[in-house]
Amino acid sequence: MLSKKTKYAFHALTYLGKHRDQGAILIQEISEKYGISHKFLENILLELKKAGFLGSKKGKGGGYYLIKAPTEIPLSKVIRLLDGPIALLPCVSLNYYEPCEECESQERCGLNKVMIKVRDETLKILEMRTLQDILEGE
Amino acid sequence: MLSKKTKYAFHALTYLGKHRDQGAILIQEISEKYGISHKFLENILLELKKAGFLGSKKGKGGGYYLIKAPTEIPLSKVIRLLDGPIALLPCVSLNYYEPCEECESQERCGLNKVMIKVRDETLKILEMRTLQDILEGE
DNA sequence: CAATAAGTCTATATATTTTGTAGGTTTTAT
DNA sequence: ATAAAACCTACAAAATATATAGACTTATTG
Repeated sequence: MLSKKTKYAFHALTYLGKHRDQGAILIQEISEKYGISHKFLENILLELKKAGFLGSKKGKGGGYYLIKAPTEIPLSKVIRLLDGPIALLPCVSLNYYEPCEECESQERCGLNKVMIKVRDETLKILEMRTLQDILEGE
Repeated sequence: MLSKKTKYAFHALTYLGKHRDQGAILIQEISEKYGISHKFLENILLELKKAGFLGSKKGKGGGYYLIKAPTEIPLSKVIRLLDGPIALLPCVSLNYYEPCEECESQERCGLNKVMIKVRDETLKILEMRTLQDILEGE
């Protein structure tokens, strides 16, 4: 399951995507719309900004806005940013790899092999779908 | 990511699958092999038994053994048993459904629609692969 | 039939992660 | 100058995952 953080990130991105023509959007506007704590959402938006999805403007009249096209924001990137690995085991993670302590040999581990396949097929799905797909469903 | 519980469950199932012809296997044998706490593994094996994957025998000479063919144990069932939902959001879970509090209408939620598609494609993968696939990779 | 070996069960303790909060700092428009 | 808004760091609370304890039941064997 996705964490709330990631779910909220998707909500925020969706909202900003829908209102791309309206300039900077207040954190508060989004937090009220979805009933998310202002402060919690603040952290999330900041992460999305640092990752290059959002821009922001400080001071009066400030707020956040999308700086990437919705087609350029795959679900996989958002999930990895806020939740971490997509793979089901650390030993098959591309971005957060860690060997299993209990494993003598990764090469001779059937679980490892299956999970690599699961990872590859899952990634295909999550890399192919983007914020654009979410927006089209609203 | 899978919990350790689920990973350990896969290890145990794999071990029992490899030693199907050797009758009942001790918890201790498996826990030593993979460096899993005896008591922790105990709980896991009990759950697998209650779910109908394993049988057991008490007393001296007792232990656990597979009572299903490895082809009849899809990864999806093991994951659901020990980790819960496979879906990325509660509002698209088939087995653990819960509506989102922040959502006015699930029908008009783009996130919901995308996640249903992701769920369906993920499930295809996890339902199709079984313990047999793990065993073949060892 | 006593001793021992093993699984069963329920409850609790510990560790880790997730979720949420506090409060000050910086920037910008008016 | 003031107020509005994002930025930043640290911490607190809650939830979940991991691990442990100890008594109970069942089966084997000498």
